[in-house]
Amino acid sequence: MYGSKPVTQNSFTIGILAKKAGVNVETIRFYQRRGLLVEPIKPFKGIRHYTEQDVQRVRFIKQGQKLGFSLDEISELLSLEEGRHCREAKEIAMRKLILIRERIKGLRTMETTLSILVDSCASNTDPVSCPIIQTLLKATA
Amino acid sequence: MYGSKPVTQNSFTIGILAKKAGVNVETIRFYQRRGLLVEPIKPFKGIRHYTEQDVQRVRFIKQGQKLGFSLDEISELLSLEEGRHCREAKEIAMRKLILIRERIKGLRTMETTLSILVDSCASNTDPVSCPIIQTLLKATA
DNA sequence: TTTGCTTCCGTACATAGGTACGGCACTTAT
DNA sequence: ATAAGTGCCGTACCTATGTACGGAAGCAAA
Repeated sequence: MYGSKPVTQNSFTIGILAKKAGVNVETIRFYQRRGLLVEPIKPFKGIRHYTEQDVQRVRFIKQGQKLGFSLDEISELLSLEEGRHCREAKEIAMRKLILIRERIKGLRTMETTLSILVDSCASNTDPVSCPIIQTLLKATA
Repeated sequence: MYGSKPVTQNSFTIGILAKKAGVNVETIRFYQRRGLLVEPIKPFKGIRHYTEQDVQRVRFIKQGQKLGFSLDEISELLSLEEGRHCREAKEIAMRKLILIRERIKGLRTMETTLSILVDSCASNTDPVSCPIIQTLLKATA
């Protein structure tokens, strides 16, 4: 092991942190630059120590991304962690929810259109004139 | 007006095209560079003429983006217009359909999770802990 | 002590999707 | 005929989200 103090189960290096959290070391460093993670104080001529809390924090970020939050939004959410700001967190989540619902609606329209096209194509006998092409030529606006 | 031939209702400049399609002129030019739009032949020492077809094409691109398609994917969809055989067109459409369905599924998962979180937040009486924050902190991998 | 892995740090590059800038050409209105 | 307003063209720049690189330096084992 490595560092001016022993690195134990409760305290590990950036490489271990990255592995535990399932991200690249460079990503950790990127998050530090972005202020999403705090750089632990560096022991004199040594190596920074990270803890399970850091692992959790990185997972928080990744989980947030999976739910469609941007890093800025996750930053916002993380800043709420310190106090009891349930209302603010809820507002951020609701904004995201509305966006997601709009997206689903749009996709469902597209799904319907495309599946109708595929069906009409399947029953088409002319190998050159395709219903999909014909439709796209007109109905794109 | 402008150009070697009169610019009419059926034929207009890039600026008008941009306005009609609701995008920036630079965006049109960017799409041309990306091959999403074809640059009309430039009349000798004149300016290019665009038509309603171009407007529709730009709108198609924008619509596709709203539905979460990348420009590359939109490129493929647009290629259906370019005289391909029915079988090929159908295959592209079917791939997109599968993609759309996967996307809807992912978004629905997000929607469910988020709406549960928002609800639990609404009925939260604990002034200290916020369910949203708690959930994100507990997220596993 | 040498080998070899890792950390640290700064900087550059990657990709998607644009936006802005500067200079020149060309038309139209005054 | 001159200034305003576009178009045309190339190039640079921007945000978001990372990834990669290069060199110095720490550390641990053979």
